[in-house]
Order: sequence, then C-alpha cells, then structure tokens
Amino acid sequence: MTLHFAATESHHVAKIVVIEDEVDLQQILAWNLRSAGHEVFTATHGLDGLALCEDQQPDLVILDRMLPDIPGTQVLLRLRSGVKTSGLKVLMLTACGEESDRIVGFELGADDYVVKPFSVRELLLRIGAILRRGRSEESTPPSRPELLPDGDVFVLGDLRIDRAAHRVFVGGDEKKLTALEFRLLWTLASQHGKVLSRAQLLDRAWQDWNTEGAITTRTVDTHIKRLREKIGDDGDLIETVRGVGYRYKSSDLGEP
Amino acid sequence: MTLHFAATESHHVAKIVVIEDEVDLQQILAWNLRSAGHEVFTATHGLDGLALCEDQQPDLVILDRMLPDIPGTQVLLRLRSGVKTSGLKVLMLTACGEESDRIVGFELGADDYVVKPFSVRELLLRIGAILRRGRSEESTPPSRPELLPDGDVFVLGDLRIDRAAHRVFVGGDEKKLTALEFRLLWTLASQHGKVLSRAQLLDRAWQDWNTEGAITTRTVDTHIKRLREKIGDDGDLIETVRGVGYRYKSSDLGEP
DNA sequence: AAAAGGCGTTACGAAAAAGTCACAGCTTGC
DNA sequence: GCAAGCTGTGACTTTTTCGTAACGCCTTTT
Repeated sequence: MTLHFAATESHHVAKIVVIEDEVDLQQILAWNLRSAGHEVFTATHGLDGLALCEDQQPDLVILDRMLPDIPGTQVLLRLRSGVKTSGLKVLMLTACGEESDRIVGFELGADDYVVKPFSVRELLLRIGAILRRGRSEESTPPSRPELLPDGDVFVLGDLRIDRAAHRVFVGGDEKKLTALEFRLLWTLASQHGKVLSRAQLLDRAWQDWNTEGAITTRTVDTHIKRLREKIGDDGDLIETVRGVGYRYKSSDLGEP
Repeated sequence: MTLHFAATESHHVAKIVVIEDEVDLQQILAWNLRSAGHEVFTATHGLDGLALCEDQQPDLVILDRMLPDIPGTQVLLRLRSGVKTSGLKVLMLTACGEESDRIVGFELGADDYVVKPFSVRELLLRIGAILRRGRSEESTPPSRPELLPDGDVFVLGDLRIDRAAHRVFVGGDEKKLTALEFRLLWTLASQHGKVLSRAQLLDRAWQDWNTEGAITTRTVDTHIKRLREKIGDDGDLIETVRGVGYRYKSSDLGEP
C-alpha cells in the first residue's frame, strides 16, 4: 500500500514522469519535485518513459528532447496520439540554440518549452503554472463557446465517458455516478484489458484525494460492487481476476 | 498531433501586426497566421510596431508585454489614444506570473490576454475569435436585444446573455445581475455541458482581481445560490456535480 | 471434506460536501 | 458623508458519500 504525502491547501500534488538521460539533471529535478510534494517517476530512455507513462498515468511529463534511443519529439508524438494519456501535460527540455526545435515542440503540443541551461527555480515555477492551468483546462476568460470543442469523450463499446461533462452513458442511458465511482470507472476503462490491482486502483482513482493515509484495499471491493450495480453490470464489463485485481473488459479480440 | 491552421470558409482575411521580440515565437506566429491567409507584418520593438500600425492600419495587433524599448502597455496605450487606429483589436501576450499586468492589460483595452507559455493552437483559436467578433464594436442599441447580430449575444434555451449590453434575459424577463453574477453565469453558460470546478470558476469569473487563492472556494457556493435565486433556478439550469463542481445544463441531449 | 482465503453483499456510523443564512467590510453613487 | 448595494466569510443545517465491519458464498488448498 502506498503512502501519500500530505498536501498543503493551495498545493496540488501531481504525478510526474521525468524522461531525461542526463542522470545528474534527472536526479536534481526528481529531488526538487519530490520536495514540492509531487510523486515522481524517472526514465532515461524514450521508450521506457512511454511505458512508464502508460503505467502510471501521470499528470505531467518532463521530456528531454535528446534521448539515447528515440528523439523526444517522437515521444511527445506518441503521447499525444494515445487516447490513454489524454489531458496529459508535457514540458519539453532542449539544449540551447536549436531554433527549429522550439517550433516543432510547440506544434506537437508541448505545454511549455524550456531551454537548457535553465534555473531550477524557474522550471519549478513553470511546472506550477502548467499544473494549475491543467486543472482549469484552457485558462483565462471564455471567448466564444464554439471554440472549445470537447474532444474529451471516451467511447468503449456500449460505454461512453464524457470527462468534461463528467457524465457516463451505458448503451445510451446516463448513469449517475459519484465522483469516486466516476474516477474508478475511468481508471479501469482507460486501461481496459489490463488488470489493475486494488493498490493500483487506490493509487489512481483515489489519487490525491486520499491524503489522510491508507485505505483498506477491501474498500475497493465495495466500490466495485456499487459501480457494477450502477452501470448494470454483473461481472461482464468489470471482470474480477481472483487474487490479482479487476479488469475492464477489453474491446480488442486479440493481438493486432 | 498534426495541426492544421488552414483558412476556413467563412474567413475574413485580416491584416495583422505582430510585435514580439522573441524571434522564434514571432516567426511561429507569423507563419501560422500567413497559413491561415492573413497578411502579417512583424516588428521586434514597440516604437517600430507603432509606426507599422499607423502605416498599415491593421485589423489586429498581437503585442508582447515585454519589449526591448518600451513596455507593451505603453504601446497599447498609444494605440488606443490614436484616433487613427480606432476599432483596432489588440491581443496581449505576457510572461507568466505577472498577475498585475493582466489587470492593466484589460483595463487598457486589450481584447484578449494570453499568458506565456501558451499553446500555439489555443492562441490561434483566440485570434480567430477576436477577428470573427469583427467590427461590431460598442454601440449596441439596448432596446431590442433580440435583433442584435449574433456577435455578442449568446442564446441558450430560455437564457439570453447580451454581453455588450451586459444584460441577461430568462424567458423574456430581464434579470438584474451584479457584475460578478454576470460573469459567473456567462462562464457557466458559455461552457454549458461542461463541469467547472470551483477553482476554475474562481479563475475565470473572478478573473484578475482574485490575486492568489485568497478567496475561499466556498464563496462560489454562495454566489451560485444567489445566481440561482435570481434567475429562478432550482438546480435545473445550474446543476451541482457533487465532488466536482457546477455545470450549466447542456442543450445537447448528450447522445450522438 | 474441512479449512482457509478471496470476494460479493449488506448495513450503518462518520465525515465530507453542498445549501442556507446572517452579518460585516467595502465600494459606489448620490 | 451617507445610504445602498456588492462581496466574502463563518456558522449552521441538510444531503450525500465513503469506509469499515460483518456475514456468507464460492473457490482453492491440504
């Protein structure tokens, strides 16, 4: 069972993945971010980093442009193309002087772009800004409604999850879920086909919500039950994997 | 993610001046705007920019706040004081974290205000919005709101919000709202169907003058209550999403 | 087959979130 | 400078959600 840091009121604890091959820098960043209360995972290679992201579902990725295996822009591209990481924020790092990179970085959808060498303090400030913005999506005053398309709808078989509206439909009928149930379902569905242990579910669905300390893993069972009940599932959609955890039924029929 | 910023059908070709000293960013903007069919002129200094504007009489100026010679606010001030450039739209850019600037920016009459770092995509959307808002300017006859051009009137079911005149109608009856209530309602309605957290609402409706998280999120509740009361709502229009925030009732039925 | 462990299910108290209200500090306009 | 109206906040109430314990069924193990 994982322990969670206590969060200060105004401070949002985030899960952050750092993909950086310079170990010194990586450690400096990790240490500082952890000091700020964030949960940090590190990788030195692009592919490792991608796997880590899929596994951990972070809020933010700090991504070096130059990596041993594949370029950071490639990583960014894949992160952006995956449905499973929608809403993810990316901050790119780059060695100085590479002008064109910046263009590419922004166009690929990096949320910020920092040129090395940078002051750690500045970087932390920017990270804070990104994370804050993250919660308020597009930031600043609404200009015109039609400009904000909600491409944030997740569809999987009969299931449809609208994260922006915070609504769930099963076969066309809306199911009223509580905030926790919603997150639980989202966690499972966004990783459909993959077994998630109770500990993992507590980590993700409960996230920073559970700041007080450990919650019994049995609690998950109860919520799974409630969730199944609400979405009218008898174990077909949310499958029990005895001794391991739960899994949302995969839509894939096999290996592509 | 490949972004296309090609010109769309109902598109006015505009003349745009970009005043930005970071050449990278300036070029990114210029390139994208030109791709969208606009005529673009660039300057790296404030005074050059002013001259350029007087010379070219653009429709829109994109103005960085920090420039090598004079502050962007100065530029804005002079643009606004000149009769020759009335009707001009101005979008200001600023480095993040400078809260007070934002106030100044809006008060000086910027049409929009974007904080760096921003996603280019978002900026272009906003530029499009500003341009589309067109030359309707002020001068809205307050007597017949239903006859106004679609520019500044927002209609959603029984609700009609006239931003220019700062009036709100529900089913034909005008509701007298305070400035804050008006912004709150607008924020919710313009994002109808989407859940906005209390933090988001504070960010947007309270906008500038909420320095820091100085205001309790509970305050939002109170204003929601007042707003509901005034527009005669019992939770049908402004829906409570427990544990998440509030949502203005969507006009869509939610099912495709 | 009995024991042990894992899980489904239920019910209930505790706690959190939202609704509501009154009041005080601040502007604003007169 | 006064009165009127906004706004923010704390206290209180109501509503809803969450965590846990308890019990029983089913599966696995010995």
